[in-house]
Amino acid sequence: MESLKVLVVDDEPNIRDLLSASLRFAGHQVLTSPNGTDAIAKIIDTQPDIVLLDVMLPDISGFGVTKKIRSMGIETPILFLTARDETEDKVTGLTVGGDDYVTKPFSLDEIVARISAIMRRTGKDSDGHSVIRVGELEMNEDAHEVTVKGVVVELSPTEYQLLRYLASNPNRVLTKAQILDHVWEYDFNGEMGIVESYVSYLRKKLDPLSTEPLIVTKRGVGYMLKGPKG
Amino acid sequence: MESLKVLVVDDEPNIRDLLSASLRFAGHQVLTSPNGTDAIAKIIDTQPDIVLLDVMLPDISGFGVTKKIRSMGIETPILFLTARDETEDKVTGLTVGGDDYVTKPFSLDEIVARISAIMRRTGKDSDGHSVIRVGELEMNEDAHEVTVKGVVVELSPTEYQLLRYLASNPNRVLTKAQILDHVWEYDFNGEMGIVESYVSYLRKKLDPLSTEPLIVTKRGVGYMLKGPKG
DNA sequence: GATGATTCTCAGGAATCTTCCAGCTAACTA
DNA sequence: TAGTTAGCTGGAAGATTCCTGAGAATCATC
Repeated sequence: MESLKVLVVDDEPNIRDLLSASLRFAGHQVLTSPNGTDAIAKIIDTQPDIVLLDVMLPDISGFGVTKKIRSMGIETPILFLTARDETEDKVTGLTVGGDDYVTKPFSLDEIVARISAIMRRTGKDSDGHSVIRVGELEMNEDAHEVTVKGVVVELSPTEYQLLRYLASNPNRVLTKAQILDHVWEYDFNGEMGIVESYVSYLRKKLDPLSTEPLIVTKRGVGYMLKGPKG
Repeated sequence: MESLKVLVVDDEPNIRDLLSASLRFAGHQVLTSPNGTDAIAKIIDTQPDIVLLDVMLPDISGFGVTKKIRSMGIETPILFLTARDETEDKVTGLTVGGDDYVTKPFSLDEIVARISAIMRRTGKDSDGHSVIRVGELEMNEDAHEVTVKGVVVELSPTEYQLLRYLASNPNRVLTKAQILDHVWEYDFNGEMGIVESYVSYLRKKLDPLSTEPLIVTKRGVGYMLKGPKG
């Protein structure tokens, strides 16, 4: 995906920093805003490609911001950030058009994936490929379907996210800390042993189908998904 | 369906936004108007392919708008938006030619389907495919008839709409939130459990006739209608 | 008004997923 | 080689998600 101009709207500085750092690293240009009023001004002023918009803001709610800018004819797609408990009743109307939402606490990989999905659907992404391919491995993002040599592999949600993160960075060692930070929710306070567990799960499901081990361990460093020629 | 020029006429900004976002996302060009006078001007001026026209408007009623433009020889098809309690006799009398009407609150999928139907009837749609086919499943939009392997299946209205939404997006996971937003009326504020119930109903009716399960559950993500070859 | 279809909610139970732990194996080092 | 450390994996508790039957409420039809 090419570089996007992203506006992050959230009143918690921690969340803003977290998202900013992550999105900048993903190659995007990031603007931030702490409240609804400022967000509306920035949207009009800078015309971002996508807005990450917290629903609970100190002044105007995320819905209010949406109404305001939509009434001005601005069609920028929005990715709503909502708490899990306000999801149930207020979710109606959120996924209209190209919009989408994620619940807090989210994982960074989830955010990046959703942005890609929205850009793909709204057709603003030039290289809109919804399939990640690394050697014999194939991940269809639309169908959430994983195949090795054409054989379908059933994965749990966390297994899927872990594999997606690895497959997005083939032939590159990722530390357990990095993996934890990207794949698990930002308020997860467990140990890194869980990464080992999930790598084990993935291997058990993937390796029987592939000609050579896909995930290699770099002892003392981390894990790496092996791609072709590399 | 190819891109259409749609004029949305409603005094409630929320409804206009909802329809705008949804129709734009469906690939149409959308114009909006908050009242009858402005609507007449825009119809004459821009010559839309279809008009979504609220019956209750602050100045001139939807009927008034219709009479006015028809008297000027403009034959643009109209999809009326009416409240449920407004007498249906009044409406049916006016849905001459290619016109039609839906009652508020409507579901977005309903609107898109009606537009397709009108365009098909008025012959302005070139690739007017009124049959959705996904593997063994066939949905005839004109006859509202569903068959699996040629065997007719009786579905309730909601079951039909859910299946149509799924069948319109084969091999693509749809979240319960997306399904709620598209299939259920926009003011529905129930839980997502109802989607589970209706998926269950559909499976009970469809699966006995098909060779393999049509609707697959992607745990933690949503549902997907499985089509031929990934 | 009665009957039946349809919509929606709810709750129990089944299936799956997440997480942690502990014992084990493999790899490195002194 | 023996000791130490990092990584692997089976098991199990607990949580989550999904399925489905039952029933209340509503709507349509006769």
